[in-house]
Amino acid sequence: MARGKVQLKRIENQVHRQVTFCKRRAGLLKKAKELSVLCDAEIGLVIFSAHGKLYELATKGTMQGVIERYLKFTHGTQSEAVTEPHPLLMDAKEETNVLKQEIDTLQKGISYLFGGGLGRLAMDELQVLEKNLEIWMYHVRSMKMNIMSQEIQALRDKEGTLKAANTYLHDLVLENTSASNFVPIATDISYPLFLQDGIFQL
Amino acid sequence: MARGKVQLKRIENQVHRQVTFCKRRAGLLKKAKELSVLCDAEIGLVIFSAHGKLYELATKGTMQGVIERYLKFTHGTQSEAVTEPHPLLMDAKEETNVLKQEIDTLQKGISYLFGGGLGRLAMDELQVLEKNLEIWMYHVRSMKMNIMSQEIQALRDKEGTLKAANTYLHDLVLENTSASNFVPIATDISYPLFLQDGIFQL
DNA sequence: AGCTATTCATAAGA
DNA sequence: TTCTTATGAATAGCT
Repeated sequence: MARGKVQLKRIENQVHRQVTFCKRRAGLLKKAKELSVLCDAEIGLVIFSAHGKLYELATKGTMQGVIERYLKFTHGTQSEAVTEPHPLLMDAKEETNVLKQEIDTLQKGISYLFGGGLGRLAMDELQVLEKNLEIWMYHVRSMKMNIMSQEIQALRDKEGTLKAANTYLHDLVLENTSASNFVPIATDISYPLFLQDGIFQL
Repeated sequence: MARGKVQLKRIENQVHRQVTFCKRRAGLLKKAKELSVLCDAEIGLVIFSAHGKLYELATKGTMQGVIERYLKFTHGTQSEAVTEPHPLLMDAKEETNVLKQEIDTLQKGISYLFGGGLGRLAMDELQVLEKNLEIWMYHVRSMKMNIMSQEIQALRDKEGTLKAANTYLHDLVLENTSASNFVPIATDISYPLFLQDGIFQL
């Protein structure tokens, strides 16, 4: 620009680079302001120096405003795009939704437990809750267990009855075929009459 | 800047303004790029024209990245300031933090409940308990159900096998006793061979 | 869109 | 950092 054309690459000289950064940064901010004023534009400019220092400019409002407008703008126009929703806004929003739903469920459960009770619970009430939960679980579990136990017992009874009948018949067959044409039971059913006891104990 | 100094105020002539906007916008973007390259800076530039059209530039990454960095940066340095947290990030982030803590508390409650807990639970911690109980119950119930279902199925299989064997033996008896001293099966066991199907459906 | 006269921005040096 | 100054860039007003 002056006294020698500048190469469009990173200035290696540390001091030189720092000076140029100061000057050009000022110039850029000035130009941005001018453009905003002259042409009635809203501009947001963020500059992070190589060392991480922040310089910013927002015309017509705050940087927050510019960012929000930008996100809204790009978000609205990307509806047809394949890109995922804005990681900044969406991730957090979605997360809160999930968490809220989670807590909502909990609160419904609590209300249910205490008969539609609302409001806060005292320390002592916590003990009650614990007991109630245990009792509730116990009842549900007991009911299921009872039904299934009955079914299992019924089946075991059947098994016993069948075993007895089978033994009786088996003996009868042996007795009556000692002199006739008796044929052993199919071998694929290896002694179905004397199966081992159940593997599961209630 | 050329052929007459420009006034630092909005250009009233519509066409004139539009032209200037195009030219200066291009210049500003170019300058921004140059600054970024020459001085190794990360720059985000957002321009909304008076009519709402968006022009943007992000060096060293995406605009998303610049925005996130900006928000993080300003957020970190405002800890001592009076200003409210960043409406964009903070509202959501803070919310998730609160919700997460809430759920965390609930899990402490579970530990208390099932681990011979120590210490008392705060009022808010009560909320978490019910959900975890439901989950716990669900798992226990599922495991129980699976085991019992297997047991019931095993018993039913046994029943089928016994029935088949019994029928076979029964026929055999009838066949072999047509001319001998056959005695019917004990009547107290009324046809144990043809019991009705299970009353309980899994 | 191009052109060109001017003004501006700024690299190098102090 | 800041100032100075010689120059390269940007661009206002026209076409």
